[in-house]
Amino acid sequence: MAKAKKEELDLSTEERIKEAASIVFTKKGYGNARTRGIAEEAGINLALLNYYFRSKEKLFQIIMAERIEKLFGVLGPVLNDESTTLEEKLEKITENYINMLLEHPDLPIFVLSEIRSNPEQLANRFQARKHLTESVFVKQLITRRSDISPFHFLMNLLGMNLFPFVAKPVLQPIVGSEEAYRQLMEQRKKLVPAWMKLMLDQT
Amino acid sequence: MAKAKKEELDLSTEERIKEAASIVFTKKGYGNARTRGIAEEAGINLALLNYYFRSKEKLFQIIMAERIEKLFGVLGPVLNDESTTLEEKLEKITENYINMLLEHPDLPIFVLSEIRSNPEQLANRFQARKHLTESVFVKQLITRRSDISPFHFLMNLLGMNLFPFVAKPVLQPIVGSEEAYRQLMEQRKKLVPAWMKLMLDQT
DNA sequence: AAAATATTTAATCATTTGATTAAATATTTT
DNA sequence: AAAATATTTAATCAAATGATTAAATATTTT
Repeated sequence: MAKAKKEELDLSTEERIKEAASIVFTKKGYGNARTRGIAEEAGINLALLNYYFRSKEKLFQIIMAERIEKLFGVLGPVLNDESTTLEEKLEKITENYINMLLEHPDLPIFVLSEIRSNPEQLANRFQARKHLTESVFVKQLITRRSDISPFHFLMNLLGMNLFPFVAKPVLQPIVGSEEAYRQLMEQRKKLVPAWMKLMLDQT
Repeated sequence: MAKAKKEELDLSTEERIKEAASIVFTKKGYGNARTRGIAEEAGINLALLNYYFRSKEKLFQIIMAERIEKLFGVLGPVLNDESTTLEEKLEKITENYINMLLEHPDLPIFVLSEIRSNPEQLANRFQARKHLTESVFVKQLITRRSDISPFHFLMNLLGMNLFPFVAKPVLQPIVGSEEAYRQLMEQRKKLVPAWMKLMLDQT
């Protein structure tokens, strides 16, 4: 066996294909992505892509799982941190999301639009409801405001953090330059938690 | 000439193709949509689709223009209504959006994801910034709160209204049934304007 | 070094898919 | 009714595209 070599290449060729696939899938979506385009982006042969990943579909599944984790993996640890207050969680989530999305602006639209056209894969999210409702975050929230639905609260938090990136192709030309848009996002790191706190303290 | 006939069929065959195209494009996106699928959905022959619309691309452009108008056309008249207060505008926009999106839940994700993979078409939005900054809405806003950026305010309003639909494929399984989700959206007709007013009255 | 295994490529296949063509049918106009 | 025009279809084309194959090259193991 060519173990050492293989391991090394797992971090070069195979990883390069995944990197390329991530770029092309994210930019074009599954349907508009071309395996030849991915191969070219990775600087390798088309056959090699199939050699490593068997098919476009399989490669996509792998990339998709990673992207979903990247988009929602942020939440779990923060939501269940016993050592932070509700306010600190709002600040942390916002900070994490905006930093991450400034790096990967089209991640949300990619994940959400692919899930829309292939909703089956979501079956495994059965326990998401349970995990959420039993989270420290939700407990803290209903202790503070038993009258506010955690779903609404979470929709608002995610909406204010993710939506500006989801709608960036539309909003950025309105706002102006790329840089102006980035500055708005930077401002939102402080603003979003402040707005969320208003809802929390609403009388 | 077969004028009367033609007019009549403009409202049946041609319109049926557009209806089918709208359904298929919206559900699958341009890349995953098949002209044969659209033809089948419309109950007509593939050649007929090309006879009426020349190509998939042309048909798509027509549908896309209609969908964009549907998604953002709501805003203009309300934002420029001299006879309503800022609060009333928030209520009206929210009411309009939620009603429309309950009918067409995957409209936002479709439009936004297609624009992302084809941002050129957005060049015509040059004046959107001007129209927005000169709107009655923005004037009212800066009169009331010169310290709040209209962009942030609009992002929040749109985010709270559109995001729950953009993220529906992810959030609805968490919330529970389709009906439960619809009820949450109904509640938001009152809640979103209330939250927006909090920002407006923030001290 | 030789054998075994892993990696990479060029060439090719089969299917899908958007589009066209030529002919048939329907409708309108004269 | 006849001619003109519009609508519809079946059959087919050409290009794009995902996938495979067989052979060549590189690497690791013995």
